[in-house]
Amino acid sequence: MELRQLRYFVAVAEERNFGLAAQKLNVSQPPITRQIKKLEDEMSVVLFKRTSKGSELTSAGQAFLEDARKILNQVKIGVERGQAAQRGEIGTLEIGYFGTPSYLLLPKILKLFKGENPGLELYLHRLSKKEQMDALKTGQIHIGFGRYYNQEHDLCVEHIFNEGMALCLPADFSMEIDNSNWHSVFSQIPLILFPASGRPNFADEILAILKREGVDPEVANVSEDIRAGLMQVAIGTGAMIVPNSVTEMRWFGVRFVKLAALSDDCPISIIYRKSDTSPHLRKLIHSIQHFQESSAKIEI
Amino acid sequence: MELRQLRYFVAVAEERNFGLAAQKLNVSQPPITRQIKKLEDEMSVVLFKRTSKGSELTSAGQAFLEDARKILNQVKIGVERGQAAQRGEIGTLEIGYFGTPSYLLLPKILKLFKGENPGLELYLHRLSKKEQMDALKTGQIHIGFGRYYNQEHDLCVEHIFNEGMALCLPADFSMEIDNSNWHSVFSQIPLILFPASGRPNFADEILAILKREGVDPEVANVSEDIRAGLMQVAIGTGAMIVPNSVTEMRWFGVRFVKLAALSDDCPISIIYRKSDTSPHLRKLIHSIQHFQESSAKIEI
DNA sequence: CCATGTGGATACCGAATACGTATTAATAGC
DNA sequence: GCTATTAATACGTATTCGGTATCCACATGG
Repeated sequence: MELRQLRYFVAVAEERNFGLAAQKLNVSQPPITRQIKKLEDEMSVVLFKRTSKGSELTSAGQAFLEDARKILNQVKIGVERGQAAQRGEIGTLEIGYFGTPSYLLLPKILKLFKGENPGLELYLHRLSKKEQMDALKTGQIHIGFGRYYNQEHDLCVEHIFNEGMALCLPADFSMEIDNSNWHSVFSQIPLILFPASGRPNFADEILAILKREGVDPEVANVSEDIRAGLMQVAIGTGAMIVPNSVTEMRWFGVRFVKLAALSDDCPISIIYRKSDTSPHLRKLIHSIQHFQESSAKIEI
Repeated sequence: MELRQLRYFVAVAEERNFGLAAQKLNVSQPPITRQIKKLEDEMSVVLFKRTSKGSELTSAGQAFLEDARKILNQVKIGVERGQAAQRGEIGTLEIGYFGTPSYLLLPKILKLFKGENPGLELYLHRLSKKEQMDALKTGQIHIGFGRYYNQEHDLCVEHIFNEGMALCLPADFSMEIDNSNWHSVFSQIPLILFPASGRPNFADEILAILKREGVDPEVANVSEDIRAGLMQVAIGTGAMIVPNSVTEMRWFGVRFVKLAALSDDCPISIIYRKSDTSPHLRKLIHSIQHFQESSAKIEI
């Protein structure tokens, strides 16, 4: 069966006349006869009752007419949807995220992006760095948000933001902190690191920074994730250094002190396939870059 | 666009490889290339991203794939529906009805028929005889139920049932009636006829019967329809002779006396187009004939 | 660096299919 | 019976399709 036959069929059904249908379709009458016949043969269904003054649909023809119209309409819709998708107006974006960027930055970026592209559906997947990279390779996600990605073939890691850091202390830790004496807290309280896995990671970064600053803290605990770490802080196990976005939220039993000295040390990256030419992904990346510029001086 | 192109497109999308898709479709690889290219040109959409190790869908291709699958599936559904309709298993029947046959006979017949043909949808239209005939000619209905149709070109009137008749008297009309003395009521109470229009009609039939029986009643009223007539009876204006099926229902203020002498005088007919070869109609007519035989002795 | 392999595109040819013109067949109305 | 209308058929031509062979691009491995 071919669409040509359906087009002819619908035309004849509408005109109830082979010749008039042929005129409407700008062909001669015999092709109509032949294509309809072919369609009937292939379906093993008689679609028209031919009479001397026209042709009318059989009940089978009436039933099939609905489907034929549906099919032709679906073709039109499909073409339009394909074109809209090509222009990047509709479609889906699968987004992987992990860790603290999802606390503030990702919602901000995606809210902006969604507003600019209402036809796009965004799906979010909480995936570890490793899972993100696998999902990228199999095409399950288009982009990942996180930190400290390893380089890999065909995957492009783009550093999109430098976040500041904050000291996170037990609420009842009374010492006054300023940007000159923040190192000294670690002589009084041990350090809690996170996360425990997926190296290189934020924990390595913190240790590197402290080493650079000449601090050699006692490590009380390496927590699985930031929530576990914050709970350790809350119960007084130690202190943490966290990305600023964490301070935007309310956490029981902890207080934050933003560190001007570390206002630019916490990288946030995106990762995507170099070979992915999807306009949706490109739009999102472009939107992220725009966001970067417009909020370069905004405290995160 | 042709369905061939959609079939090729779906195959390539599934295999993510032109050559493998060709194998699956039992054709060589070049035709795939050409048809896909044609499809892309016609849609002005790039459907695949060709790489050195296969081809993958663009986002536009992904969007269109859904539609292409829908279309091909709809084709399959359409063929099946067409075949089922040809076998008379599915479809619609538009039925015109008028007057008293709809009180009992029509529901009985249609209940039976619907039970035998659950896939058929039955639509009922209350139409006068004239309206039924017009609707038959324009194809709006397939069959009409009623009485006293006029013959007309291409319309076939089939007499399917002879109903008995009953005398309908005011509830407080105390005279004892039996089948020997029923004529005599019209010397005590006038006759009410119905309907007023659409001749020849039931009123003409009643007058003919009474004339045959040698009765010359006073006609008190010619009511538009049976309900109006029954109300006249209830308020005591006169008496009626009605088809037996009317007696099956409860009517305020009237009583019925079935007349054995007129147990076969009230014809019920169907009307349909001679040239209508729809299997649904044929099935219904067949079902009616069957109903006729099986209930030949059943009191209606 | 070249050899090799894979996947898709192109060129060309023969076959299948579609269309157009002319004609025929069937039927209804006069 | 004649005519008009409508669908079907016959046949020649044009288009389209698919097959074979080949080419091109690119990645991989020595």
